[in-house]
Amino acid sequence: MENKAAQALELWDRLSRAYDKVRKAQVKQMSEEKLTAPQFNVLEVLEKSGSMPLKRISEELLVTGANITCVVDNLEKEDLVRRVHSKEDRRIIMAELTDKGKEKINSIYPKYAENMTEVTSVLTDSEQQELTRLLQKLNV
Amino acid sequence: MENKAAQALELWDRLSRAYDKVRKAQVKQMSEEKLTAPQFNVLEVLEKSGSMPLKRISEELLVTGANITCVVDNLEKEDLVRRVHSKEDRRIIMAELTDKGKEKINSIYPKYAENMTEVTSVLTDSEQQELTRLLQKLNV
DNA sequence: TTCTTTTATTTTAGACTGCAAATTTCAACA
DNA sequence: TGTTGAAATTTGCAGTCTAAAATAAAAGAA
Repeated sequence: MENKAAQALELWDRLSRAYDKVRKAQVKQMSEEKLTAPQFNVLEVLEKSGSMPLKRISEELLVTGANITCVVDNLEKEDLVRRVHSKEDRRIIMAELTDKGKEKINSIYPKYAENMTEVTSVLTDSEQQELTRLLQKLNV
Repeated sequence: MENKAAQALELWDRLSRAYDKVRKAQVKQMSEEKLTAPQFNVLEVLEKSGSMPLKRISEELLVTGANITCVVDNLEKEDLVRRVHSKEDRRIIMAELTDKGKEKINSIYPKYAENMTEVTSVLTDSEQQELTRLLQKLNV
């Protein structure tokens, strides 16, 4: 028991620190682009999957709807995203990228992918695959 | 290139989601105890390593000093932690657990360890070891 | 000693986060 | 039809987080 718990806590500590390291690499690049990480995440998901209801964004990003309201407010101030009322269901508000928003995410993305690739490059290909597999299993 | 980047982004996505899952398990327990996760983290490090300067807490937890000022403020309001000026260097402020703080962290910890053990129990022992190793390598 | 630089902490402003309550709209049903 | 209940969003509040500026003390140099 003692042993299992110690191992679990050790794992959680490593997981936190690894997450923190990658997160900070992301935050660093984004701050150079005058974006926050959550703002980037919203732009990313809109670019990848197209316009979608705020509700669905919050589900994709595992945060609350209230949170997305706030992040989209700030993206709207910067004219990177637009709110559009759904015509089928007037309760639903869609977020869609503006032209400026599309330009922004597309100009940032290559370097972002490069940065992430660099961070993970301390692991071999097969180690990355194994790590991905284990993290996925942990998440089920 | 394309391939490596896709793998890195996949890894980052899995890492985020796994981190999020464990984090939420932690937050859930702590909210039942009327604590936030950062508050618990401060109590934990003080219990494990004894009284220490705010500066060192911020280093252990990988956050800024300003942040620790705020979290310790809230812990002090709850009488779980006390600020004590260092006599050698008057710039330094030590945080130490109050009796109430010691009692709190010690009463919470067993169940916390149990929860973390349960979360990681979807992985076998050797998988946990391998995952810990890979995360540590990623963090170097 | 006196001046400068460094270090520890605090303060402030702004963004993110969750929760709970309020609002608006839709859907179902008597 | 009218009511009731559910869903999507917003609002308000508290806590967290950072960066930058301010304060205070220590350390080192002239």
